[in-house]
Order: sequence, then C-alpha cells, then structure tokens
Amino acid sequence: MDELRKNINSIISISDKDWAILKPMFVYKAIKKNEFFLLEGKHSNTVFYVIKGAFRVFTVVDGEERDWHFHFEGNWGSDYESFLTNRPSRFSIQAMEDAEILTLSRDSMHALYNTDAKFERIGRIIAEQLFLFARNRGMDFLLQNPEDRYLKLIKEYPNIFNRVPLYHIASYLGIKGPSLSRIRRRLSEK
Amino acid sequence: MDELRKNINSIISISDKDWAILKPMFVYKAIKKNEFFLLEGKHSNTVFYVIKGAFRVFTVVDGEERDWHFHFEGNWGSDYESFLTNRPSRFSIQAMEDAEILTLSRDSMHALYNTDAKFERIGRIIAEQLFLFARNRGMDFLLQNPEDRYLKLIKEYPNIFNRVPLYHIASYLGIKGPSLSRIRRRLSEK
DNA sequence: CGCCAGGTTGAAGCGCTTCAACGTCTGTGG
DNA sequence: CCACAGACGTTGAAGCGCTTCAACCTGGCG
Repeated sequence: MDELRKNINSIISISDKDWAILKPMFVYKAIKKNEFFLLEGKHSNTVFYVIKGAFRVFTVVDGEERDWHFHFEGNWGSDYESFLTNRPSRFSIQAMEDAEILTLSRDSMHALYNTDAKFERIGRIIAEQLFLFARNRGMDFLLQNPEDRYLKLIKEYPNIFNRVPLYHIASYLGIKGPSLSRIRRRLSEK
Repeated sequence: MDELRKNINSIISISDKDWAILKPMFVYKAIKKNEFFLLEGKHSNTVFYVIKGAFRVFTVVDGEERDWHFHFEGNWGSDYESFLTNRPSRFSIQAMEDAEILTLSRDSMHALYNTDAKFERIGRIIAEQLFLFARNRGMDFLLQNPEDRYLKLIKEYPNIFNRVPLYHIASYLGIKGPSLSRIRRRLSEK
C-alpha cells in the first residue's frame, strides 16, 4: 500500500487527508498463477495497480491468442478502453505468476473526480501513460521489423525470459514461435 | 470557432464565462497545402483543432516516410507525446490540403488547469481519445493483415481516396505502393 | 506537346508461416 | 525413485505474401 501511495504521489502530491480518502477506495486482491483477472467480452469496471506478479493482456483471433501487453510490479493495468467506454472488453487479462493487486472501481474513480477536481489529474496521467505505451507499441509495428522489436523488448526487460515464456513473447512481437526461435538463433550467431 | 466551442462543450459543459476564458487562448492559423505544421526533431508545444483540411503525421525511417495518423475536420492533433513530455517530436505534421486550425499552447493548457481544475477534464479527454486511437492502431497491426486494415480504413473513411493519395494510404497501412495496388486488384476481382 | 507525379504490373527474392518431427525439461503417479 | 506425459522450444522443408526493382501507363499541368 505504501508503494501505491508513493506511485500516486509521483502524480499528484498526496496529503495525509487525501490519502485517507483514497486508501479505502482500493481493494486488495490476490490472484493465483494462470487465473484470470478479466475475461474477453466482460465489462472492465476497475483499473488495478500491480504490487507483485506478472500479467498478460491478450485477445483471441481465429482461435489463436495474441498478447498485447504485459504488466509487472508498479504498472497500472486494465482494459482501459472497456473501463473508459463501458463496452465489453476486447481482452482477457491473466496472471502469469502468483500476483497481488490493488483495484479501483470506475465508480470510485468518478467519486474521486467529483470530490476534488485535482483527482482528475490521476485519471489524466494514467490515460497519458497508457497512451504513450499504445502509441509506442503501434509505432513499433509500423516502423520496425520483428527482429528490431525483439531487441527493443529485451533491452527494456532484460529479465523477461525468467518470467514470460517465449511463445508469449513471440505472440507479443506479432510472430510465431518458430520465427522467434530462428531470430534468436540468427542473433546468437552474430 | 463555434464548432470548437461545440466540440469542447461535448467534453465539459461550457458557460459563457468559461468560454470567455477559453476563447482567447486559441490562436487561428491558416496552413497551405504541403506546408508543415511541425517538423520531426522540433518541440511540439501546441495541440490543434482542425477546422478545415487534412493533415498527415509521419516519420522517416531509412529515408522513407511512414504515415502514422491522418487528421481531418473536427480532430484534435499534435505530436501529443512531444507535447506531454516536452521532448523533440518524432513526427512531422504536414497539410495535405489548404487548412485552417486553432492552436492551443502547452502554457495555455496548464494555465487552464490551474485556473479551474475542471479544465483538467479537457486534457484527460483528449489524452483518452488519442489513447484509443493509438491502441486501435497498434491492435490493427497485431491482429489484422494488410488487406483487413485496408478494408477497415475505407469502411471508416469511404471518401479518403478523394483526399489522400494511395501511396500515403499504403504507408499508413504499413505496406508499399505496389502491394496496395495488388490488394485493391484482388478485392475488385472478387 | 511533353513532362512528371501517381499508379499498375511483372519477375525475382526474402522473411515469416505452416506443418510436422524431434529434443529437453519438469512434474507426477506408479 | 524411476518412467512417462505433457509443455516448451528448436529445426527442417515447403508455401505464401510482401518487397524490390524496373518497366510501363495515364492524366494533369506548365
């Protein structure tokens, strides 16, 4: 909970009084490996803050899972589109490790906005961060080939192999397992 | 200017008094066809609202232009990443037709936030809209092939051919001119 | 009229996919 | 404790779609 306060405090400065308002709005949840936080088609009414663990956000196309986003400690997660628009989620969210999160419901969030408009800033900053992620992700596809995307990913998350199996990484990169295998081989031979 | 007020009013309700604050912060600009609103590497200190015209947002990779986004009437534009983070822009923005816009500087925007926190909502909503665009764009690359992306684009903008040349459309779809040409031929033969 | 930008088409090449086989590691039950 | 099954990853061969390069067509405009 302390780290959450620290994280939010980096967005807007939080007095003890503010914290007294905020704290009770978050609900703690433990999620076991392979369990789902959200299923495609359901409504996403919460955002969550990852205390511990790793999640993947994916959707299914022609019977095949495609990973869109990974979440680790300190990240804010959710299907933010569904959260914003109140439409059914286009993603499922699954824990890849035993995990602990703090959830915040849409109602709480709007209550916050109405309590004090300065809390708008929290929503704005989360939206901005998710925007930057999505835009970078899109640009990576537009501008880079799979090998470049792979190199960028391992540069950003050097330990990702310890936490995410290669076939999920391949899916995230937009390619199939065998292709990732061949890319890795090619790189190791250089 | 009236349409702008209408547009903003759909975000937060605007009283005449609010509008008296907002209005003078927007600066009108006319931009001729092929002129640049922003050059890659420069800082983007404004967002703009398109009154009239068409823009493309693109970057250069290996000497080749790649189109990331088109803006038409009623859209909010900018390199929002640069605007947010105050880093040099990764995009250039060019008018594809004679255009008219209203610009809003970062300073004005922050002044607005400080005048009345309810204006935070404007920034939040713009961020959310750009987030949804970027996320959909990224997902299109992850989930769809070029033909699907093409079909989606013309479904959304049936008249886009009248305003955007095919080689920009190809670039936007992440393919080369000849490939788009062949896709269109394939579809017309069905 | 002639030029040039925008678009189409053909042929060859390359990278990712597909399908299938095989290797390796780990966990589980006998 | 061993044996086996299943999950994960690698590899080979064939196929397909986009790219590349080049030739060619067309319409608009000086």
